[in-house]
Amino acid sequence: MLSEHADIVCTMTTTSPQGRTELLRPDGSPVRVLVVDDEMSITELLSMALRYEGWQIRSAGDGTGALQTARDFRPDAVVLDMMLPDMDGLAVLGRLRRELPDVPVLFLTAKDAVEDRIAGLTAGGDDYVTKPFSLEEVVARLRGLIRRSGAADRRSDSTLVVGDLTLDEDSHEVTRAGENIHLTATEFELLRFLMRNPRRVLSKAQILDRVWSYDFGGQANVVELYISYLRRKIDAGREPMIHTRRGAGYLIKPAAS
Amino acid sequence: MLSEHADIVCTMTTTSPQGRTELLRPDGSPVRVLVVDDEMSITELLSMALRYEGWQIRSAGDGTGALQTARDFRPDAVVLDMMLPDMDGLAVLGRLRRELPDVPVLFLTAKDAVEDRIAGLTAGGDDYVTKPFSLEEVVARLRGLIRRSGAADRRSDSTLVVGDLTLDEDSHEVTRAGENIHLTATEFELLRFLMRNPRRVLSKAQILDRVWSYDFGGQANVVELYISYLRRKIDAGREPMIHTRRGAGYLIKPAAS
DNA sequence: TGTGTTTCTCAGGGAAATCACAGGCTGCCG
DNA sequence: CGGCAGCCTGTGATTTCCCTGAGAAACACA
Repeated sequence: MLSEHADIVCTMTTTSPQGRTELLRPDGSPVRVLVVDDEMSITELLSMALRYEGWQIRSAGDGTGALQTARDFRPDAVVLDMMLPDMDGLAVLGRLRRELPDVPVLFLTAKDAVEDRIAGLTAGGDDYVTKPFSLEEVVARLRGLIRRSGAADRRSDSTLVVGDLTLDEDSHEVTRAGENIHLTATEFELLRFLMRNPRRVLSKAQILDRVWSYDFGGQANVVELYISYLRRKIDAGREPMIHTRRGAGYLIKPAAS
Repeated sequence: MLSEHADIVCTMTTTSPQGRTELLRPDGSPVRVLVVDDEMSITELLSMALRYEGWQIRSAGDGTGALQTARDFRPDAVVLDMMLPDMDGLAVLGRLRRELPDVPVLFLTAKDAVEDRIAGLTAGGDDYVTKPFSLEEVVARLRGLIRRSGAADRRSDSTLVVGDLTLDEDSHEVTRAGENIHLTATEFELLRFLMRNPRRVLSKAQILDRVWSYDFGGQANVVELYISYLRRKIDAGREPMIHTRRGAGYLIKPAAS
């Protein structure tokens, strides 16, 4: 966890046009994120997704570029691939820390990378995800990092609420009508995506693009399958909250209406 | 979603000459849309329909043309066929993103190429429709994209209202006098078309051209059929809002008048 | 390495939506 | 008032889409 003296304090504010909540800095300006990866397709993908969160994005393809950009862009968070062409991720990190000591970093690592090296790094409050990742995962982790780095602000909490259904992004706890519900990782991410977009129809393609990792090449009906799992756990014997809009997609809304 | 600093901010304003509401940029100039498809018949069709929305349209038949046009036309949104003669749709997208990072893209894909990696396309808030599409679908999706990319403006919401009848384009929810009404996909599109043109007679041919996909080869009386479905759900036992103008077409208007 | 969990494929069943057809109804005209 | 064109709607065939059980494969953890 970073110091409370960080000059970046983020506040939660409601109402993007989509009705989603979004993170903003205290002065109302958008959060700034620097994305560093040598594969153009990855930086493109991340930039698009993070811009959609309402954040301001710059990207770099190597270590030196990253340091340069960081200097004048002054990001609130950095997404950093550990495998860069010119220098090791660790070296970049070290130099980055000298420039911006309090900025949280989200590492991207290959699945089979040495876990212990990362473990040491994340002790400082940073975090990491393994490639191939899902966008929901990256966004969620980043939100967490940014939120925690702006510790002072109490208004931003980590719980999503839709009707009598709650989901805590920190503890991964899900309850319906006070009752605890155990979800698997994928189920959790799917539900989070739905709950971050309540009352809004999400197509299977959208869900696949956000919740499944970017290299997923399987059948689109995994979405149907996981919706079915979720219903079993969340709607079982209750007023259903997850609805199908045939030919359009799915949406979640409070049982009441 | 894009930042509030995006230089494209769209505002909702009433009164086109047709009496419809339409999207405009903050300075009052029309929205600009670039259409990219190699089949001339498609670009013609789309250009005509989108111009009718009051938008300014340019079209291109291949990737290089698209990039060139994008550079000086500076569109607010792009309609992009995935199958282009000179380069892959994805390649065009990448280069487009470098030029215009915040412009939303609506992809056109073949229906049978469903599974072929639409991955990541909708991730950044972009959207897609499959060929053959209906014009209402394309227009609705485009409006959605443009609305969402114009972050700050609260006036533009996603709900159509005619009398005590409401239709929400995000949640696909339809109510009459507060009562929820379930519509099928086609019924929904038909009603949306009617409600976007209240108090105005729409011929069966117009309806067929807008609501059904452009390759529809069936009997023209599907329109009658679906009007009948709609009446059953919307006007049932109430003051009717959907009216027949014998020999001319149909129109919707508030029950009061 | 073995065991339990999670993720995903596949395929069958079933429900809903779409549409053609045809007979009945309505309003308009002569 | 009769006839006709245009419109309405019941019936049912077909198609499309969605759900879910069963089991294989991948993974996590001891």
